[in-house]
Amino acid sequence: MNGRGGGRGGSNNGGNRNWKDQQKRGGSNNGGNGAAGGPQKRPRNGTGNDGGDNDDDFGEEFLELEDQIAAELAADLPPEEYEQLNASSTETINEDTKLSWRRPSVPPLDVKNESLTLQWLDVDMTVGKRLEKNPAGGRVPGAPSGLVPILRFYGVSPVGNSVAVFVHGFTPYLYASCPASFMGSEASFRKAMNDRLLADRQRGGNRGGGGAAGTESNDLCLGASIETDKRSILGYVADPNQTFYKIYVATPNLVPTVKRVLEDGLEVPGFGRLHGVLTFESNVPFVLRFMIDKDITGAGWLECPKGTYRVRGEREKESHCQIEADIVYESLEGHRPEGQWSKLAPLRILSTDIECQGRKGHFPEAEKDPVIQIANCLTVQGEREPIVQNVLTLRGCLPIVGAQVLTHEKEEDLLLSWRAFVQEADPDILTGYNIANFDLPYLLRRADTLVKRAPKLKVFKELGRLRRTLATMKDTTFQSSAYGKRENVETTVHGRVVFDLLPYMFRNHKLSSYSLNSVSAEFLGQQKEDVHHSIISDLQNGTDEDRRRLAVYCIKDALLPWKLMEKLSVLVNYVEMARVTGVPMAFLLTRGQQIKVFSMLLRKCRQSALLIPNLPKNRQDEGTYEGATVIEPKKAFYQDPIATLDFASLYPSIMQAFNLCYSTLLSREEKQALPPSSYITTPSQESFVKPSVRKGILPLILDELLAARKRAKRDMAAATDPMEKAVQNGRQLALKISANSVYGFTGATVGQLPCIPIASSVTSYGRDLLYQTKAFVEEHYTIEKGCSANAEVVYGDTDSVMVRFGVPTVEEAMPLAERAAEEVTKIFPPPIKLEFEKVYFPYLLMNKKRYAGLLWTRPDKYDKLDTKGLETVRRDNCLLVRRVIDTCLRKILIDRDVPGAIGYCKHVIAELLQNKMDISLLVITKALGKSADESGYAAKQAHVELAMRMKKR
DNA sequence: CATACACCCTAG
DNA sequence: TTAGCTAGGGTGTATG
Repeated sequence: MNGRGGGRGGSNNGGNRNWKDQQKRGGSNNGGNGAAGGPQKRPRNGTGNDGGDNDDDFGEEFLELEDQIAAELAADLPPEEYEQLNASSTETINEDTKLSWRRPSVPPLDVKNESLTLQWLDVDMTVGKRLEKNPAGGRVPGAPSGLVPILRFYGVSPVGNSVAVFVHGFTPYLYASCPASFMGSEASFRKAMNDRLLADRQRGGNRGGGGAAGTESNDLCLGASIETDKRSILGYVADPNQTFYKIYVATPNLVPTVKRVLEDGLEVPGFGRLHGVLTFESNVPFVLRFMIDKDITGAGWLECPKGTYRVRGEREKESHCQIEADIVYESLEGHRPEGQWSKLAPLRILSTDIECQGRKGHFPEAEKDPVIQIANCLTVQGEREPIVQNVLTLRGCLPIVGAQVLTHEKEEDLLLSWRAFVQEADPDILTGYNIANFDLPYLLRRADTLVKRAPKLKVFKELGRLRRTLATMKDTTFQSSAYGKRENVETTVHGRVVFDLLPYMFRNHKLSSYSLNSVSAEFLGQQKEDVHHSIISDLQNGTDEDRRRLAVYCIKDALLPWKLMEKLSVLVNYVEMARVTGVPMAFLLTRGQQIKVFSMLLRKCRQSALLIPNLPKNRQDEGTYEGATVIEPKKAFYQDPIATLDFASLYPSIMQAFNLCYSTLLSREEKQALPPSSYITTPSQESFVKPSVRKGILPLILDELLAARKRAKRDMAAATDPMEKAVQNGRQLALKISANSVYGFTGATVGQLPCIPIASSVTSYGRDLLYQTKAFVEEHYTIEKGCSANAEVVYGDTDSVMVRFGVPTVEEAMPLAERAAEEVTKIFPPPIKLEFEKVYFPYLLMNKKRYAGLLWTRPDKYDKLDTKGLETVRRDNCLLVRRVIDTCLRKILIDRDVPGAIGYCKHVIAELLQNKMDISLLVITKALGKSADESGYAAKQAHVELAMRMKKR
């Protein structure tokens, strides 16, 4: 009997706050809020509240209500009532059905002689009572009293059992500069800091009250040591003599408090007053801190070695996982993702889609409109077909081939059936299309609405792996230059990764439409079942046959996201990205590019005893710097071959070649003290020491990334198993992207560790290399030197030059370009490399960043028509414009019929100008399948567009 | 009607 | 609290 062990929930459920919740709500709003506590008012401080918070208060109040409901249900529901509700919530489903959803049963585990291994995907943190006994023997580190942080890793064993590992005893810490005169101040410092933290907690009001009132600790600053073997990564300093405090605190939320205290000022009796002290690594998420220190990567394999862990019995389990274990952090081991540990566990993926019965002309509202169907597609990573496909319906529904149909008369039973399904199927990943912003929040809100009349729904929101813990949601705004401003609902389902495919598509593919329909058409060549949303209500109110039609549609919508994931190797690629960069997989979904580089940097620094400063945000460093160069284009229609020479990974190779790094950067004063032969000066007049003096961390990271990429590409080529091939491809892709984002990290002025001298040096070298390349080619490929014509660089952008060698055929251009690339490579330091990849023939160069041409990689046949920057590749042009321009380009480049293209344009314009507008509209409307409105706009735009173009000719 | 500027989206 | 970078074409709108 699985997952039904009565008893009470875990002993420390009462006052606990989930880590993700803490980050969301309390966070670090100016004060050390208590580690644990009941619902708390969200701070409304006027400062720094620039994030578009100017709408009404509804969202805010709603969230507070959310908090209260969550707290009430998670903590205050009497255990007996909870157990009773929990048990009765699945009784509408028969045992055989449940069995068909379930994970494989757990083989016997001999904890003394067998290790416990899992591939983990999700992690969170809680605070709870200190573990009493270390299963491995020895002590349990951490605060002697009060609440301590506990990390919970969730994953899957090699045979497919779900596992939760509770990791105890890891203590948060940070570093801070320690003046030389404070040597020997450890004990005094610790006491002063501890007193200050206690006073702070007092002053902040007894917010940590709640269930934890009696367990509050007086040990907040647990220890301080002085370390002399470390250096700041920022700047090369020949004679460092740097000393640092390493400060341990009881809970992670004290780290920012300590930082603030050190900045504001702290009297250390017997030594003096500290103030304006710079802290180091005080901005590292606690979970990441742990992973880095234990050398654990995201989505990797963990091992609890034999004899070091304890498996919890059914009655003491806090989760629904099949296996739940306790271990002290020192015993836990992370495996490098190599050999057998590069494989993927049989992870379970649940793709879900819901249908709601909205009122005509209204978007469904959870407060009013019922959920009528929930379709599910459950798959196991590595298997070709889903293991379960089902649909849960409200009211009757005819059978569907290949899918279970479970019908319900009451909506609350439908919801509870789904909850039972989720708990039995126990997926590691929840996916779907827009589930994070629509389906999941809708279900949660719907349950909140219905719970008043159907109290048994009190347990519905327990969809995660923690008992008596409800899924939560929160509105977030994520803003970045890369992704724009995006408003999101962040849904937390404890222990499962919510992997919504819509944001994935937004982030990874530039498309003109992101509807599931067009995305499926694009990547799967497959359309949705077409049921217009306006008829959903009618179908629901119709016959069993009507509802069947709706269900088929619903199932398809659950199936397609999974098919997309498979087709695009989404999971494999994300797992590899998590492994390469070392961040938890959820970070890849909810955070930006910076955290990945930051993670790699922290890891490498640890090996080199370097510390990363947490610099004050308000430094008015010159925010902007000069970027790449674009060679003035010689605009023309070239009817002879134009060869393209590209630098391979230009910016990473510059950083490697010139040893550009935080740790090699010389200040003006340091430079005076060094012989000129020991450093270089970049074209932007910054100086960096040579690798012989000190090898930079960033170049080191890049060396390793690119070496690993070579291996991955080799392994990919050698692999026979398609899964293995996909893994290696995902890895080489991840490695390439990671290498390319290092430069961006240094130039990110609002980031963890911006360094404009590095970024501007990189671009200045880039500009130099490009100009040198142009000069070399134009100097060495001349009639004077035996060529048939003088070579001419007609265009170039950032890392490429377009060369006209003056030969008439692609076949003749290729060896010349090949040779030129080799010769240019020789004039630059390794690993900078110029490559020849393609020839354009013919080539239409319209302007900077706007050109088109037939692309050749072999002499016998062109590969495709390649277009850059023109209307055809821009998503802000209507389809008609794109189509007309595309036709023109084809006429010009493929047919080489310029008069024909002009004639065609004239024809289109004439049609639009003369009173045939309505006829054109009709034709266009039909051709595009769009509304007349849109086509009208299209026609207008096309008219203007083409008229302009004709004027230019 | 010229100019400046915000905005969008792309190149790399 | 959190967010890779700059260069640059083209459109639309405000302003004198």
